[in-house]
Amino acid sequence: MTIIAYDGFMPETRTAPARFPVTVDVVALTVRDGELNVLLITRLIDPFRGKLALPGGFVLAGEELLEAAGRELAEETGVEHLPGHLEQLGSYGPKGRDPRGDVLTVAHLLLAPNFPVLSAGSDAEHAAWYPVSQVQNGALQLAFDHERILGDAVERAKSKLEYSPLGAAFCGEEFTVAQLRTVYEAVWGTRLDPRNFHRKATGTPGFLEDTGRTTTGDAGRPAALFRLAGAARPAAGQPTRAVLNPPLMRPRD
Amino acid sequence: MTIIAYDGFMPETRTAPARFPVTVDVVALTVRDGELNVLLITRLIDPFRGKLALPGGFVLAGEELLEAAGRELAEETGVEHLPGHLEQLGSYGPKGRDPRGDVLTVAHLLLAPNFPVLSAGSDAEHAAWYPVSQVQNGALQLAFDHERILGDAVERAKSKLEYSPLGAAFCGEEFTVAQLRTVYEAVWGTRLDPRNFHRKATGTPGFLEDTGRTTTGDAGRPAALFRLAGAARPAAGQPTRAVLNPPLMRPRD
DNA sequence: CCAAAAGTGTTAATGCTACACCCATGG
DNA sequence: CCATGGGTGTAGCATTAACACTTTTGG
Repeated sequence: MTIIAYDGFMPETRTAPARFPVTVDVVALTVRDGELNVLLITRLIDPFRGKLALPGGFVLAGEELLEAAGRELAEETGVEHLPGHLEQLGSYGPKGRDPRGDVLTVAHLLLAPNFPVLSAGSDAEHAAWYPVSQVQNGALQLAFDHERILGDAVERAKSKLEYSPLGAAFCGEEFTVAQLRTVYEAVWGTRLDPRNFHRKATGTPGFLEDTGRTTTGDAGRPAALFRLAGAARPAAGQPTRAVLNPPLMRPRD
Repeated sequence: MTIIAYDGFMPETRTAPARFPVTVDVVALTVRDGELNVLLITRLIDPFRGKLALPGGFVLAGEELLEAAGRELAEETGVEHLPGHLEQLGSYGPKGRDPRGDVLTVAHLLLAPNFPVLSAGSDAEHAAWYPVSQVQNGALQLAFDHERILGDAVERAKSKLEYSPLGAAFCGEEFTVAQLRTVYEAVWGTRLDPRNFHRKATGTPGFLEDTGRTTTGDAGRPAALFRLAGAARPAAGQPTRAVLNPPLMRPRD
């Protein structure tokens, strides 16, 4: 592709600056039944028709990246207000990712509670949750370079839990310490001692806030319900405050 | 800007996918005289003519992001083989960053030893090291949104030192523990106990490798020279292995 | 009462901080 | 010999890991 018209950027470079199509992809992670899951769509068009892929699409003129990511996710899952914590993951490309040509993609990471995706028989691309382990062991294959992006996203999620309060982003508004612990266990793929985890989570200043209410109806003693403390709640899409110090250590591999 | 020609991407969206000029910017950090410095160029053209800015430029067709960042840095500093560790920082835009129109930039982070920049009176953009503190206290102002990018880069560098061996990227091939310590002190802006730092650095398995050689000519007892151990050395531009566990803790602010 | 899950107490091991102290060199 | 910085030893404190034990519910 050659650019002929003067576009205002020329004087800075000898060669004409290339323009690239830019997409945003979203790695939406959640925990279902104690396992880390990722939201995938089934592609209806080529390339990779019929394959699974991360939800995403082109950035429109006048949009910010995070906006575009939120819009695409909303369009493809049917939720209007998106739950959880959205942040930028990183950019990939532009070379050799898409058989149609160079495309730059900016991947994003959503850590969310287990929300239902609108998937009933519309002709839109079918979105659903899939266990991350199924991708990692090769049982599911993804389009484009999405397996690499998913890998990076999972790595990021793992380390985020250590020193940020974002584990709570996987839970709803109110949650028990045990629910929070299953999140850590699912993301890290380890078992944690419930007693020590409880002490660490409730003992970290500025992390959890007791609602005063408790669960009921489950087996065993009712659990206290907590919410994320105000200081730890991230502003929409904004830089996360690291409040866990010392970090919640994950057991060595 | 409107795209008229069919470009192969259309069927996926109702609206034509916008194409954006994409730049790469590089936040090159080093430690000089115990202080964190950043490499800045003086802009020779509008917009922001005469202002300081991060080195960077347009991604060319067929280039990868990291390649482009390396090329731009090499062009603007005159080094042919670039020292240190280069990684992607994050993407900014495309809206409202450049008065000429929407531009997406992918910022990169270079952690490097104090290398000399080619700055003698060419008509190219003048590149030089500046103390980061001068930008943070407002004495120096940067073009575009480069102050924000620099801020994010410094934040990233700070946390990288905690759990990765990348502090050594600021040193040359061989270095003493004291040199490494001044890096940590400069980046974190704190003082560290030399004795405890020595124990932690040399005691962390897979971090430092004794060369058997020592310094000479300085005041005091000669110091042992180390290099980064093989397992800790990052492959060019590739994911860094976190080997510091437990992390080198930085003192609480 | 029993099972199950929540939550607390206690102890030993580990790691960090602070600092006393010794080592090896240049002047 | 002294100043200077490199490097080791060690005691006290904080944090963690492991696990015994108590609490509170449902059946």
